[in-house]
Amino acid sequence: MQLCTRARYGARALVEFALAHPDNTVSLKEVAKTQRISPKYLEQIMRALKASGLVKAVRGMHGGYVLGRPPSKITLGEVFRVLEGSPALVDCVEHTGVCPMEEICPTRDTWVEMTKAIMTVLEGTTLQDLAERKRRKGSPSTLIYHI
Amino acid sequence: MQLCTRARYGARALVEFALAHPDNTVSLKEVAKTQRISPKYLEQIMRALKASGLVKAVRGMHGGYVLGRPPSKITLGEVFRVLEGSPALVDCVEHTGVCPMEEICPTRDTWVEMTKAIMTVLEGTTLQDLAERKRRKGSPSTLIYHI
DNA sequence: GGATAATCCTACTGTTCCGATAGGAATAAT
DNA sequence: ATTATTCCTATCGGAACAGTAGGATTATCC
Repeated sequence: MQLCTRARYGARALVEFALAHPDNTVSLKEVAKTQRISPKYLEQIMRALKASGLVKAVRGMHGGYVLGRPPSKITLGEVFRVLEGSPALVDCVEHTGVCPMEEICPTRDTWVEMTKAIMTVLEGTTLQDLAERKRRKGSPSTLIYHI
Repeated sequence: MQLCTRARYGARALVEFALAHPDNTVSLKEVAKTQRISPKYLEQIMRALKASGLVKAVRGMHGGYVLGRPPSKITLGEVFRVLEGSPALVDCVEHTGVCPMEEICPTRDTWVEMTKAIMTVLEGTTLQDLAERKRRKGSPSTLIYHI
């Protein structure tokens, strides 16, 4: 049960755009380089993000991407829904009526619980939070030496 | 990000053994039938469970499986670890040193948080809990008509 | 207006993992 | 001896994952 790279890469990329928000566009190439992601693969991910409106694209030279909304208004939950589809850990969690044993299944309740636990974390984390984390961690010297 | 069938089937099967505990053995065939799982596939799952000691096998006619411990002492966390391996949602959560960007990665903290959220649910659920849930749900008539 | 640097788009591909199947060997009760 | 069970190794089809290929379009800069 691993998180697929699609959503993870997407999240990492979006942090870069959050850091540049609202003044600068960042090109796919730059993000691919700093985040060490295959540019062509990231391209697909960005396309999905653009289609959902989470980012806007600026074409042509000196183009790139910009967040479609302030980073404080974008949760990881939304990012995952765009890049991974349903966050349900088992089909029966979301689509009731699929499993004939649904009503009497004692394990389903636990799968629901787990899914909710994950979603709580994802919905509770915004790009703003991640960007701030990165600012703090990214340059530890400012924290360590300025005591 | 779906839960694989291996762990889910295993959990559902183990509930059957929990219900029979401690007096009766249950055969793989019976479980496969009542839980609608491919017998041959369930066989592999049971083998893994046996190797881990979670169940004991009784060979020969009228054989089957029995829980290796009281159901109250077996958590779903343990079941998942046996059947799915590491519960970490991303490799970097468990194996530190794999990712060169580990220290400054703002997303890793969230993957850790999500993994912990899942594990809390899994560790907090025992086979006893599931068995009781099933007893309650399995025969709703006893609850509905005895008001 | 041509070179350049970016996004856009469709398709393809190799690999791995998932879920399941096949066919029999060993064991024990009847 | 028969039967019902667990045990074991190997195999397989398909789907999903992660990434690649190659070019079309758009806008800036000189």
